[in-house]
Amino acid sequence: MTTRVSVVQGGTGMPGAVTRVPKYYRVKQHILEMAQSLGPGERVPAERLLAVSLDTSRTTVRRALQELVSEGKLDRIHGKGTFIARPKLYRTLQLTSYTEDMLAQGLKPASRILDMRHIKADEELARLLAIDIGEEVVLLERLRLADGEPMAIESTHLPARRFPGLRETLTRYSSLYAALAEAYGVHLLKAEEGIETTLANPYEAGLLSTIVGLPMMLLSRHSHDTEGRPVEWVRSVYRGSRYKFVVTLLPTADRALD
Amino acid sequence: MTTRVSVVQGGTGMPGAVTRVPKYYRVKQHILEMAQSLGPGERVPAERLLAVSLDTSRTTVRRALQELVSEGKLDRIHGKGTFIARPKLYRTLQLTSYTEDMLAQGLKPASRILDMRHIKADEELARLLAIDIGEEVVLLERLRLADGEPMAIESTHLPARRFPGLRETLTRYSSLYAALAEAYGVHLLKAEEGIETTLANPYEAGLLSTIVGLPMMLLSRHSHDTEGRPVEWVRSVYRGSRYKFVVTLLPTADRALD
DNA sequence: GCTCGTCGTTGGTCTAGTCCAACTAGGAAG
DNA sequence: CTTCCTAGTTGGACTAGACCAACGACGAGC
Repeated sequence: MTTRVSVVQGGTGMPGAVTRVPKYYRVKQHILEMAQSLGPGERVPAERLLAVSLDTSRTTVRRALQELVSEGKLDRIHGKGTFIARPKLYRTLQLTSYTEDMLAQGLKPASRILDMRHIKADEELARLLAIDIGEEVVLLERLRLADGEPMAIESTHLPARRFPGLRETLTRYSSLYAALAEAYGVHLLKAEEGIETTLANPYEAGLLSTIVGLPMMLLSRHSHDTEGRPVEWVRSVYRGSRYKFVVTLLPTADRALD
Repeated sequence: MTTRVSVVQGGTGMPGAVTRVPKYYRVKQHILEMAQSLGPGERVPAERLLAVSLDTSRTTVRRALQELVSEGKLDRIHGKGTFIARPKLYRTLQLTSYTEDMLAQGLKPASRILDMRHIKADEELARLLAIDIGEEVVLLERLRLADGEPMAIESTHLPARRFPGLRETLTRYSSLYAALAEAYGVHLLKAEEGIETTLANPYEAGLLSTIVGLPMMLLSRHSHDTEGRPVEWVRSVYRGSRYKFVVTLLPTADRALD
């Protein structure tokens, strides 16, 4: 009987699992312990201090801190210090709008339109939106915020021909989905959503007040209306360390389960 | 070296948030370009070579490579070299089996039981499985493989009292869900699945043949039977760089959940 | 009292090197 | 011919230190 294979000492239970535990990892555990007696927003010692007190180099301390930041356990602010992070937010995977989702959690949602312009559909986009290559597509790029904090960058692609005057229309509605429904009579029925990991590039890092190379959640949503026609294709980048996605699963009718 | 020309080049800027592009990022882009002319499995130059040819330090090259590995674009093998990675796999988020999912992609699925033992429910586990604190829980730890490659570690927790002799029973069925259904008459109806990012710890890295600190997809599934009773709580760690999860969303909002 | 520049602290990037560890190929020993 | 050791190559961890860049507080000057 093994004791709970907690992270500390590589697993004993199985063959092949013997990874040598690097020093920065022990440093990480140490900082994590230290962090547990602190509350969100409280500060952990400076890198140079940690390096001395843990008898290691600053590089090693930084690597440990880097991972803790990646895991959403710490936040760093250049020039200020390193702080205990707040717990993750939840985002339910349903065909609901960002706005609804945030309100359901008691957070104040906000969006900032970064850019809204027309582009020509390339091959992939044409296929996704069921239009011709070269046809006009509305690209709506929005920064999503929760309680003022930047959370995600959302790039929505819609076929321009189907939604004339979208720019002006949008200003009159609280959300894009509301505008689609009320101004154009388009109701979303089904969407396929892909979820994968990626790393923040400099552009995204700048907008989301995070650092280049931080793990991000990349969501791509392909929505269809009640007639089965594709309505939008959305590519969203969420701060991985701040989000947890939740989905409710039901069995497929025709199959038994594993 | 030249004096650092720190002309104010966007310092005061408004939104837009111009993040200075670090050197390792340019190195990364450079390697990425180079990689595009290569196919999966082909090798990229060695770190020391890249450092010289890109006129930088090995540390900087390694940082660039590290990110590319994290993004699933490269694979590194200690002692051998760095190679172009294969494209991501897909995993449909439905109440379907891992086995089915892999077969649907033409991959040969396999599982290896890493460990199966009884543990005592702590507070959280007791709550999740609707049992008393301290009650026995079966912990089944499995390694999931696709075409022989380790893909995920799955830790399944089930209430022991409800499934007596599970260990022996399991050997007679091809899968856990089959055993639950046929030997115990328990059918799964609904599950809630959470998805978030995490980083590989040494234990996981060892089992999944990857490296400590790589971004991982952490899935936690909470399944209920047809009577609404919790049946299992599963914590799965997938190699983030190798997976993309897909879920179909319907506007059917709520289904009584607890 | 207010504004603004300076400076100390903190995190961010980068270097140049050391040593370790995993894989491979080639040669020596059987 | 096969087996095993060894040496070279490659990635992995770590160090010590340089300099840059953001933030905040303090003090000089208006």
